[in-house]
Amino acid sequence: MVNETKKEFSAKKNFNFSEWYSNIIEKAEIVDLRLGIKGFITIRPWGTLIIEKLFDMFEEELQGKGHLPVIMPSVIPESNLKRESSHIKGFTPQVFWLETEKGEEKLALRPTSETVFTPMFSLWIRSHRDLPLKLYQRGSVFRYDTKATRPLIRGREFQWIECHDAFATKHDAEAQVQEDIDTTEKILHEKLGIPFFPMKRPQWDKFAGAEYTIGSDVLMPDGKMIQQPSTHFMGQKFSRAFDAKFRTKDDREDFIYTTAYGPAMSRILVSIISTHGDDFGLVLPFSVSPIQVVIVPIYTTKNKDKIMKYSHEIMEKIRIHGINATLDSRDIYSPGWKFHDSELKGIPFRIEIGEKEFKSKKITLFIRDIKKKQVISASSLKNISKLGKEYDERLKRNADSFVKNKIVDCKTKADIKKTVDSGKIARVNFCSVQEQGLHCAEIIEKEIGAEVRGTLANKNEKQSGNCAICSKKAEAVVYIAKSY
RNA sequence: GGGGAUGUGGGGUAGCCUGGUAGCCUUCAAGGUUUGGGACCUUGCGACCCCGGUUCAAAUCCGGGCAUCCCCA
Repeated sequence: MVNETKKEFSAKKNFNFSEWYSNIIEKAEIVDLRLGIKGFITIRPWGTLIIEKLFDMFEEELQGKGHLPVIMPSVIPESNLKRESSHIKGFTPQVFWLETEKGEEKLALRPTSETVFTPMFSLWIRSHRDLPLKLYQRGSVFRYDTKATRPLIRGREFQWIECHDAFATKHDAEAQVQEDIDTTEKILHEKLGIPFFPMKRPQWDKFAGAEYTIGSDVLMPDGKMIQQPSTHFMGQKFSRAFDAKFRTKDDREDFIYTTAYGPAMSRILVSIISTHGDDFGLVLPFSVSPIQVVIVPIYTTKNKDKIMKYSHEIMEKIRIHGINATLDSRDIYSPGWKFHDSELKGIPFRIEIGEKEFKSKKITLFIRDIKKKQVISASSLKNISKLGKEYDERLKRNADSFVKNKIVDCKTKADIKKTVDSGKIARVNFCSVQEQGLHCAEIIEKEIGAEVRGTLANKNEKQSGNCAICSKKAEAVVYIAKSY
């Protein structure tokens, strides 16, 4: 008999990524789309638990680097939003406005919070001794996106952390931008095994109100880039708009320098799913999986009590090492059902305990990413942390090898098209990443369907020759790819 | 921004062209037997996206809306 549940999740990741992705986020109980509000989704417990872990990771890292949490209003008065001209110009089309009573000022649901943080900075900061001031908040922001929305990838509401930092000098602020990139490296790449390219965006693609923006681009399995945490150097643009001044060491008055950093948890979840997942379901890194080890008891009506008791003991033995182990005691499901379920949900390790294991005092350990079972002695359970580290290393290595050799030097429009169509990234000599380069960028968008993502932020690459599009003298080496 | 497709019990679908009894698989509920890779039997509950139009009669035809998916820019 055809099992429909099985059939539903039959899309192949490397064959039809879109279908695979749409399928897996629902089947693995990450999201539920049925509420039917464009751009807004329900994130189910399994997805929410992962997102919570991501928040924890970031908050721990940020606090370790001197950030403190705050809770700011979810609404922004119209006059605040309009203070910085390029900011409001960029965000106006995507603001959700709230109805207010006559006579009260119009309010926007925050699309981002520079325009409430900066006025508070002006109140909190009087002297260079108050600096740096590094704050963050976790929460949702709202953007009335008119383009097609996609669950977790592009929504009208998304969950993120926004850091807003204030400094006494340009130098300090720019050091913060580098620190933000390091934070992304530490969490996204080192902990979650997701390689990224830090790209300094062209001027026409920077954050509205920033002097420059560095976005972390992650390559998806279908060859499209998705932007992960971005960090913005605002210079004194917002502080001038909000009159946020301080007294310098040498007794001058100056405007503070600000930066913003915004990792979106819901979007990072996309990269976890798409980077590590396979045709059997999710593959969650050990570091982020809400359940790290699931124990599946295998019993008959006769030995149930004995097996359950033994399974409990094993669970406790694992838990004392600080590992999140759970016993799947749901009686309504057969062991086979539980096996499939744990694989679909991406739980790194599964321990199977039945009569065999009870007698031999050994346990059967299933490892999700390589889909292999091994029999180990019950006493070696203390090594699970180590196995978890190795597991995460393996995920990272595989992800790294996926992006290896994906960058191709291109000299002509045809070269670029061929490269991006094959799911790779084109490295190109380009006329300019200032506004005057926009024309060539538009040609790339219209004729190739790809985007100039920017210049590599962590490497000073020397351009040579002429722009691949307009043949004027090249002023930058840019990376071009398809994108979400 | 442009184009295409779709919307039927909780999930997956048939029926739509050619208007007239909503079929199947699964889930769910109850009871029983089971439990080493999605267990089985019996009984039962549950649906035509919304608004309007045409018609004796609309899941089916027409118009509008909402939502979802895909492709292209």
